[in-house]
Amino acid sequence: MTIAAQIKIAAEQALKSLFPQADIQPSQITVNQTKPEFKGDYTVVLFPFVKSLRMKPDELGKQLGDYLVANNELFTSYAIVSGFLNLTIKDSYWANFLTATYNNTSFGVKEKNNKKVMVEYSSPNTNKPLHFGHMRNIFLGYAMSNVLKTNGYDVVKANLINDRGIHICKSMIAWMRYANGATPESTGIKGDHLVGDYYVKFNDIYKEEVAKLVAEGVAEATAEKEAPIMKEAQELLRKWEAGDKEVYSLWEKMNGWVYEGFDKSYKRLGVDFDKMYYESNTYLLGKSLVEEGLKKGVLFKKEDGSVWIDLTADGLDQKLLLRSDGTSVYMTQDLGTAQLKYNDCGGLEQSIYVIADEQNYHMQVLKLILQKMGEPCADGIYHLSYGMVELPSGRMKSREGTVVDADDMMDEMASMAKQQTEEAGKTEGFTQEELDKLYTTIGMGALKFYLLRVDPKKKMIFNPKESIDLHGFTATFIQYAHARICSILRKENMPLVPAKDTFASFKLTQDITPAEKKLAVSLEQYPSILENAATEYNPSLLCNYCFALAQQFNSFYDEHSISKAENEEKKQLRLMLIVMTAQVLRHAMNLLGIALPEKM
RNA sequence: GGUCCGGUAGCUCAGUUGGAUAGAGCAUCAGCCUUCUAAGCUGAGGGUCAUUGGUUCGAAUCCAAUCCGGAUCACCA
Repeated sequence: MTIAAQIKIAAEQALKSLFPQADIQPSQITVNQTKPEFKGDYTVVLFPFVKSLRMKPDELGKQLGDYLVANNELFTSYAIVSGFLNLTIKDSYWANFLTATYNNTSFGVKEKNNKKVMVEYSSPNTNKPLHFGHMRNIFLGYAMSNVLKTNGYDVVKANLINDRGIHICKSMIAWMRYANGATPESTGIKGDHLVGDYYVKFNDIYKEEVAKLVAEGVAEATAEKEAPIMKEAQELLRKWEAGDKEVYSLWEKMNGWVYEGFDKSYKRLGVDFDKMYYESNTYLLGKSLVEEGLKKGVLFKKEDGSVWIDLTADGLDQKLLLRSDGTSVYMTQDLGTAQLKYNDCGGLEQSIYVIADEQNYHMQVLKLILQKMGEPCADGIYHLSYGMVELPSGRMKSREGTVVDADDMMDEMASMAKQQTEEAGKTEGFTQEELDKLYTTIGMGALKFYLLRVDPKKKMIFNPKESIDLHGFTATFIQYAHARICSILRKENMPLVPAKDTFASFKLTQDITPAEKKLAVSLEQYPSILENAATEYNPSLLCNYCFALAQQFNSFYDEHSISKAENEEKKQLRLMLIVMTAQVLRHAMNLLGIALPEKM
């Protein structure tokens, strides 16, 4: 149990025993970390009880403080400052904590809870390469999957690939018209980029054709519908849906190129999936669900044959589920896919969708419809909604080529890491191979951290002209702290994870210094941070935590020598502290997909 | 117009069920490498927490209204 939870229980027990007549609710007891300007480690807020107990805060604090110090081994002393009871925890508590957990590589990891969770993330369209916005989605989904795993869940990482529809037909038609059979092999262009180039080409031609029609006196709206290349794309889609062999094989070929490209990108990004869904397989799903919904009376049919659900009572609108010609819409297939996912896994405790906030309404409706239909998959649906990544000029538009490409960005980050490492003169003692690996580690770390450190639901603006920083609140800062620790351990001939009995002779006889204690206190909080990250679906909590921990380490490092500590006891204590700091940093950052080098 | 989300230092962001004098990073300025990695540390300046009212011992946090920004409300995906 965390120290904060122990204090809460102790305070509750103390209040109940001091004031048996009073009605003390656990929810009234707040335990916070004591502000640095005051003496103490943890604070109990006294105000909630002064009224019912008819006591002044100071008087209550004195009784409670006396009781706690007398009856509980955790506390050595207390101080009351304007209504706050500041408790000081015994040094031996922190020492015991360290000796018990310094080499526990699964500190904070919960036991399996036998609950299955699916996390769907990435879910790209197959008409263009991945861009900066996708990376936010991908890192979030991957990190969230890991966070849930450490919290005991059995996690299935899923990717729903939007491989069909008008968008891919646009790339196909442009390729047919202008590519002269160009392939990734013949051009040396990565498959997803090649297909993306023709998507851009389509839009260029489309614009030209519309402009030409408008110049000929056609109304703009009509021109947009009548542009030959658009009509060809639509014709291609019809043929695809009719199962035209030629169209189908071109579609397979071009999608294949894209998948090869995606695979490379995913590998570089360091993410993977347990299950792939393809819309070409799922887009007809959901119709039977709609039939059922009609029978149950949850849905209704309009005169023209279209099927709807009325959500006006829930403050929403009417939503179409089947067109009047009986064909399905996006929502229809999503209903089916939700059910498919659930059945595939033999039931799901939660089904998490990592999707941008532009689809908040869609996801709300999806869940609501399934709930109204009484589908078992409904209640577990959770939309992990994140804000879009925008440029200073506004949203990225792949049609207009203003996107920041994922592959380019990764290259740039690595070269920035290279440049700054060389400038700092830190390349000595590395082979070229090690250096290249280091640049990747630093560059990818900075990129991932940059996208994960912000609360997911907030939109973020990325200015490509201002490069991503490698100083301050960054992965580099944390990596550096880790490398420093590793450097000390190397000099001490100590492995990163020392054996259980390494500090068997340790015995606490001296006071723990403030800098030492700060580290211990932060380390002790890791499990609860990990838990919060899961319950709040927010990996950025781990970024904040790791940065604060690294910061505390740096101050500690500046203030105290480890190798040349005042005496053997201090040396052992500090070694335990830094071993565990490195261990926790590695663990947390690994969940975010960020590696920490041992040397940099 | 309806619904949802956001508004905190010049910029980018924290702020855990309401708790102490609202915190980091970047940028600016001033210090710190004969000592375990200075990608670091210490310090300074910088705030009407969008506005107004309410709830109470106490509000950046909860409620209401208003202002600003964004998303969304298709027989599109």
